[in-house]
Amino acid sequence: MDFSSYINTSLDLNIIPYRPHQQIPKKEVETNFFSLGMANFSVKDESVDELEEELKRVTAENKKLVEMLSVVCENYNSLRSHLMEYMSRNPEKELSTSSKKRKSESSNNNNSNLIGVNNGNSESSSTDEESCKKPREQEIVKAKISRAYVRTEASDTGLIMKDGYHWRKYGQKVTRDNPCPRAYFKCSFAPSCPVKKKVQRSVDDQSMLVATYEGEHNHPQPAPLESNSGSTRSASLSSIPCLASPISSAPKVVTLDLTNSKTSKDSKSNEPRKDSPKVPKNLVEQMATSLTTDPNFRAALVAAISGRLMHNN
DNA sequence: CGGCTTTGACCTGCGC
DNA sequence: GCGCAGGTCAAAGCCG
Repeated sequence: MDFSSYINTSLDLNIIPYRPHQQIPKKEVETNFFSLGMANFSVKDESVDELEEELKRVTAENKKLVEMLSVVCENYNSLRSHLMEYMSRNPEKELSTSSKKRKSESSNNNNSNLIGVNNGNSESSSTDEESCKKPREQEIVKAKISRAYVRTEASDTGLIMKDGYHWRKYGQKVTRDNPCPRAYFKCSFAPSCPVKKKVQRSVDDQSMLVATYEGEHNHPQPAPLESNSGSTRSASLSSIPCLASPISSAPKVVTLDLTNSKTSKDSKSNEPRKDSPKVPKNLVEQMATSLTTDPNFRAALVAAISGRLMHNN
């Protein structure tokens, strides 16, 4: 709906603890600087002044960005409250619009950016999509559909995303509402496994892969190492989804961004994130609680970290 | 050679 | 009933 309200919950699995540069004592910076084998290098006062000026400029810029972010968050909250109010007043309209399968699907794509982490149960993709089907079937499938979002590198044009299972691609189609083709996968780990997966790039963010899972796996998840071979052989380790497991009866969707792992080692690359925590505190706490209490998230996090370690070795 | 991907054809459901 | 769009099938080609 409104993409400005999309909150990126991408995680940077940086081992180095985060520390805002504003809080770093100048002495410590200098100490670290000279400890890098540059003790014999005399820094001119001019360069120090330049650096201080640059620091001030960046700090001011960060301050502006933080203010903008807070404004965006306020707008998001007000829009959301308006939407809730509207939906509570006009429940009939909501039902009538979602009764059409194709329309609801396209609206799902648009709404997909909003899911966030705060409340997985509010994710309405499954309810909208299934509302056109028979009631009995609807109840069954409701709990079986979930979505996962994976940010990939811009250069990565493939539609393969790893989630620990083996998938066999059986079709690809260009849909009307999205110029990017949609790929259809079946779980190939077990012949009798009925799970299907649709993967398509987001209309708004081409680097974002949207996977829709249908059904439940009737077999345990293969070991992470196994998933590197077989049908996912062309997949890169840069795209490891943190998904709402299809097994989960209450779909929760989380985006885990591991694409910038190369730069995450570089402390400079982390600087832009330092000002992000201006998001309302309760929202942050809500996100953190939701993430830490979600077993699917923890499992995916473990898989992602182990996969990263394997990749580095 | 087996398994996977690709891709055009076909099937199915929905709206008009 | 017809047209459109999404979903699936299956033959051909590719790759390890």
